[in-house]
Amino acid sequence: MSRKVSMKDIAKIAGVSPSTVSRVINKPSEVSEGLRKKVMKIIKELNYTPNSVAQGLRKGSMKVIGVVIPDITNPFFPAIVRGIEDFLRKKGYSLVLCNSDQDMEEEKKLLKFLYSKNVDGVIFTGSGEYNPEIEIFTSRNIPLVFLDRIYKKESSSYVIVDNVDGMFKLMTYLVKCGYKSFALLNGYKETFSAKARYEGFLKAVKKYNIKNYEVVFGRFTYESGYEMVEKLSKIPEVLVCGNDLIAYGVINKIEKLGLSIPDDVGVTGFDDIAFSKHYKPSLTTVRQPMYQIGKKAAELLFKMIELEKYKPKGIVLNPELVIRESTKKIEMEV
Amino acid sequence: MSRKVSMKDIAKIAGVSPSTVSRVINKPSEVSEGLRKKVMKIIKELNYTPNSVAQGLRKGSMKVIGVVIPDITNPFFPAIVRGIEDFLRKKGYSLVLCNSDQDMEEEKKLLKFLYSKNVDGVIFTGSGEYNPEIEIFTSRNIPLVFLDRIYKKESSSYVIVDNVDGMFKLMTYLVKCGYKSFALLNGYKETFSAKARYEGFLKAVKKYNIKNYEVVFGRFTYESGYEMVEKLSKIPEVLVCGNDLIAYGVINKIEKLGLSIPDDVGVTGFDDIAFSKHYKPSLTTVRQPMYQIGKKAAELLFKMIELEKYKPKGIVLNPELVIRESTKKIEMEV
DNA sequence: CTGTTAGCGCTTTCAC
DNA sequence: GTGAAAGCGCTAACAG
Repeated sequence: MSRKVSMKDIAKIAGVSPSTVSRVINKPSEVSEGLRKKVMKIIKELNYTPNSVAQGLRKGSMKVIGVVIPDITNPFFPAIVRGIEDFLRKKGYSLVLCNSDQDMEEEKKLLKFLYSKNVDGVIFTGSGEYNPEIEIFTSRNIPLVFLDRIYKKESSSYVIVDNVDGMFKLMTYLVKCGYKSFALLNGYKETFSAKARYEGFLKAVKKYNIKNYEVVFGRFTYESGYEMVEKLSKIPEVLVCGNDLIAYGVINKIEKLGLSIPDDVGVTGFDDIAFSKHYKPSLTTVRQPMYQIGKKAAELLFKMIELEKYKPKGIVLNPELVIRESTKKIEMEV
Repeated sequence: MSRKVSMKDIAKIAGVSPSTVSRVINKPSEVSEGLRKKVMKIIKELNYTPNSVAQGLRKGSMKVIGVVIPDITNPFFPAIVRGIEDFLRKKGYSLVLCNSDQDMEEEKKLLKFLYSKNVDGVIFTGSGEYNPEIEIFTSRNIPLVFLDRIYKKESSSYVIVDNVDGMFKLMTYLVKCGYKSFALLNGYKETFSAKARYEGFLKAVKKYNIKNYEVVFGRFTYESGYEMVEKLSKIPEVLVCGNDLIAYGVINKIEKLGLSIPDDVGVTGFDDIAFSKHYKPSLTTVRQPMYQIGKKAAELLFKMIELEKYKPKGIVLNPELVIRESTKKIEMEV
């Protein structure tokens, strides 16, 4: 219908100055009860809400944060985003979601876009490589927290999960199960996650003196899992997958080969996305606390924004081993 | 480090007035080439970007749209959100994501929140019931498009999928397969989707004169699917599920009962979420074009925002029958 | 306690 | 083609 009602309108009707209206809203204790009630009444009647853009301009903050992730369609991210939103909305912030598809150019555009939108901070999950555009934020002291990725180059804030340890725990378990030959079917090798999981794998290989193993890199998808099996020189006793999606593809391929899981071969995943407990067989995997990742990142960012001179901080979350049907039961320890 | 550089700064350095800088950015053709180049050079050097909050205040638009969905964690929504974002970002809009958990009170809060944030429009997927708070937008001519839901009460814009027809198509197929006894295992009955799918089911029951059927309502979850099977007076030849999640639960329960799919009983889903083609058995279902839903909604909203006096419009998308392994092959037609 | 004033950074008349 | 000035709606000194 008409123009939105402004503070001036309220002031005029109430017969007070705009600043009084502003005070009623922001510092009610500094206004006499009489005026306060009168003004509040009119505010309610007209269903007035302050124009947050004007507030934003004045205060230098729109209470908006940017979230850059590779792809919300990747089952790893929805819960993270939910964790971020749940925390930040309570604090009055809104969250602008951006999908980068792990593309460096797109990431740069997005970062510029968010910068021009004057966000108060950003939560960033980038591709493997360092994105120099990040400095438009850091150089101007706009808080940024890295999610699920670190760049040594920055002495910055981040929230990650200890992938190396997660993979190592899993391998330790598999060794105890009695598996003797292994294959790691991993995601894209330039990727932070793939590297860490590979490292955890190698650590176990060394520690447990595993002689019989093979490693192949592909992508973090179902299809890639399916294909990677074909690249193996031989099917080992257990197929350790870079993530759950890969594991699903591997399971399908393995069964198509006439092998049965876990009787003939074991398969494991990484992430524990929602479906893994319902898959058939249900998947032995390493759970990443996605919701927590998001929540912690939001919390961290919030502190950086609101607390003057809050020091950057790194948070490392612990993954958890989840044992289900896709691997054989642990052998009796001797 | 320091304060963000402003238009004034550029103007001073270039030795021109702020309005000229503004023109260089917004209406370059109205500025002489000499000045334009000079100003552009400085803009580049200082990596200047206009403060969009100030622009927003001045122009009365922040180029932001709000998206309210029940839960990004529900596999139905990520692709929709992606469709929205891909379209709208290209147009310079950013998208504020809000999860309502289908809770009426939360929805109201969110709507108020978005209103106070001065969004240019909103895409709204609500619970089943009409939310009166919606009128804060409609009454002020702020564009709103309903997604996956309509309320007769509004002569508004919406994008929906013809669920009734989708279910009817599926039933038609199942009848052709030779199935004689049916059960509909549906989601929460107050829900727009559950109602429509129920309607399509009944339509088929009538049309094909199905005598032997049963209907039970639960929730749209795996667990609910699992439980609903137990509520059946007897296991029919085919279990028609309200969505894919329910179907997964049903499949698990059915197999636990020692029945085999599709040999002993058929199971179908609705939605065709990403996993359904990889599930075992892969799921016969009705595909909703999620990405398209989002894209169309974004397109519609965009037109409503930018085209003066664009008329509200309803878009109905067609679902597609997807035949896979969870139902038996069609019988030879006589 | 309340009002007046200035100004956040930008765009847009309106003069020249 | 360019500059001066006003103002979007709000908040924060500063007076009184």
